[in-house]
Amino acid sequence: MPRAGLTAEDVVTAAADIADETGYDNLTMSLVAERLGIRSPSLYRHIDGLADLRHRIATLAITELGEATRDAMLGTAGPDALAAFARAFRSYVLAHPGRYTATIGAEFTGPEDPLFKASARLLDSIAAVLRGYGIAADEMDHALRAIRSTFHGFAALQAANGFQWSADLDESFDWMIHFVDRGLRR
Amino acid sequence: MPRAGLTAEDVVTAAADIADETGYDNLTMSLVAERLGIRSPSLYRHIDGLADLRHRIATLAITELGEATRDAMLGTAGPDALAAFARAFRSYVLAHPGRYTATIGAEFTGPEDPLFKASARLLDSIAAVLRGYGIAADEMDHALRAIRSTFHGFAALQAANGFQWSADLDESFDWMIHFVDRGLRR
DNA sequence: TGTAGGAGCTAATCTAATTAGCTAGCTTGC
DNA sequence: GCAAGCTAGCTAATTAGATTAGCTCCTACA
Repeated sequence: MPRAGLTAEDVVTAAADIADETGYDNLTMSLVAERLGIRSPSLYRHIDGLADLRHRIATLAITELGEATRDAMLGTAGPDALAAFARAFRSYVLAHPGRYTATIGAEFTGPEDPLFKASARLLDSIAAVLRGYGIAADEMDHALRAIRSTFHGFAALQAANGFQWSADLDESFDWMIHFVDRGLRR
Repeated sequence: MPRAGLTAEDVVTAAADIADETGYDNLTMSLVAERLGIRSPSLYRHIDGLADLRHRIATLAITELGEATRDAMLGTAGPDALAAFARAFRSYVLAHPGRYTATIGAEFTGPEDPLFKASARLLDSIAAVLRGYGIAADEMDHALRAIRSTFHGFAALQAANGFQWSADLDESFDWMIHFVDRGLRR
């Protein structure tokens, strides 16, 4: 029979799509194999098991998220850059809940880990926002963590269906952008 | 042989302790059973499977977290209440990373779900903080979500070892408390 | 056109959750 | 004090899923 001719990238993309469509927790090797038209043991020719696959999905997600926010922030500065970053971030998470969920528990294996580089690049975007607010260098790490926590928290709660109440989520998100804006001013 | 005489509560507590000690992802029915001195199928007399067990751990965690923050906030108001809430929240997560992790993906099954009630009680604590800042009623839901997102994000990232950089985490957390304080003022 | 490498396969193993059905320890009513 | 019923806990078996071993044969390249 003819070979499928797959690459590791194909496998990761298929897995990420499945995670987006059916939920990160429902991701199995069998489902990925089925979608690619092969048997699950064959996946091991391309990736190093489920843990590796999840790690790669996280890397893909952070990379894409970094690109999306970077694109959205082009030509903006100050509060506009903050809003652009925030909206792009949220759009990505809404469009790719499975990919984003993969990032929640992901840990770096070391400084050579592609996930590390992708994360650093995403943090660069946030740092650019912060410079627009004149955050001092010695506060930069703290501010980075605060911003990251805030948006990550919103995204994680939304991805987990954690918000149950009446008020509109889009409005809440806009409110939060202003909240962050006030928090960053002196 | 004599019976162990277990209750559902015993099972959940044992499981929560295991999650705290060895990591939420390493929680298995066998480990829980072993710690309780019974065989894993016997657990099903008390709980309804692993998914139910996880849900109950989340409920336990949110309940305990609600009590801890409530206690810490007693006799405080305004920015002091915010700081008291935040520090109690973080202490709990540091002491019980496994329990807290259980809450990250937990969803309510309905308004009768004990997790729902526990969450409502925790949100009450946050609402009390917000009233101290004079947040208008029509903004209350948005502000609640923003605060919750911020602290949840920090806790989730820390529980997942998501912060890798140099700066001290305690300092970052204090910085974030002030950041939130500024964000809540007008 | 021959061959080396590796993609994909089947078969088998292992771990973990879960279900079925049995046994016997407590509790309650007499 | 004792019999009956409830049910906690047990063993055995099933299922799903990840992973490993080892084979085959397609494909790229000399």
